[in-house]
Amino acid sequence: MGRSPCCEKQHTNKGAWTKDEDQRLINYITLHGQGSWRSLPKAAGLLRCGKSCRLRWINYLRPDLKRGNFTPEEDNLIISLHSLLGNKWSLIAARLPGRTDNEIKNYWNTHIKRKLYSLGIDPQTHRPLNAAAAANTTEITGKKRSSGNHQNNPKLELVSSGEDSSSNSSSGITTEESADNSDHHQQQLNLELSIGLPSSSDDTKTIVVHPSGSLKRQRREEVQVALRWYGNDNESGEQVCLCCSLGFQSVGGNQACRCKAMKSSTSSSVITAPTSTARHQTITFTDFSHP
DNA sequence: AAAGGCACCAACCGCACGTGC
DNA sequence: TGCACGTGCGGTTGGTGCCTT
Repeated sequence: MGRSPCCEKQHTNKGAWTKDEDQRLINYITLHGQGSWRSLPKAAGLLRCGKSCRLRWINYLRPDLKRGNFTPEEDNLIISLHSLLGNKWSLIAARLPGRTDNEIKNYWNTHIKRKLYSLGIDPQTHRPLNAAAAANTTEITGKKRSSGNHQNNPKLELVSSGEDSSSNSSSGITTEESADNSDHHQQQLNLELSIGLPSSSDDTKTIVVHPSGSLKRQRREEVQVALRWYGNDNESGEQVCLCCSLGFQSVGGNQACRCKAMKSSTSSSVITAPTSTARHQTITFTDFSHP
């Protein structure tokens, strides 16, 4: 088709932003708000591409950005969400207030990815890197893990040093320690995304998750995915709320998980943990951050 | 002290999607 | 219905600073 460039490249600056450019952008957005990125540079007196302005604002200048290192809780949440959503950094970022998709993406590529590799976990599939490793874990097979397997499965440093490991209970990724505990007390989750066709009955639309993990972007009010569950028997038939498991309930402070309200309804947000036989269940995530 | 390697992260690029005409 | 435009997203690149030799 051939689209016009987003800006006249020969008249735009590139590279690192100067303090003066930052200030101009901040001043303009403070006065006029976000939006109209294409026309913003000219209006703000910036020799920048509109896209560049948008990136600069979103990733660096926005006042609500959280600075500093990622906390262990954020680590766990990122890993959990990535196991569910894949490289959908914007969706992941939406669950981490004050963090940007770019920041999370960089953090994933530079820290978490390496950490998972060092633990013998494929960061894309969240499964053991080789079959031998798989055989030694209960993540997929549900068999009890060998207690002498620490060499191949070093302790996952997903909880902060010195912290109570129970703080990791909301993560889909387990530590060695918590894995041992979970043999008896917890259900280990290993979520594999597969095809979930939208069943939109009203104006709600869905994100369609393909086997490859790719994800067609549509409206994000609801995400319908089919989950294949692996894990230990859940003899109690305990109900598991994925929203709570992934920490969704704490996002934004006042965005409470509505699972309790849903339990009495027919909502599929609350699902019953399956038996050891892998099976598909379709659930719906409601994005509470987008009223 | 200097050079090379590495890690980190801001920024860029190309493409996909939503929307208005 | 199709096109053009604006915006957002994810992958990648390049600059900078730190570390190692």
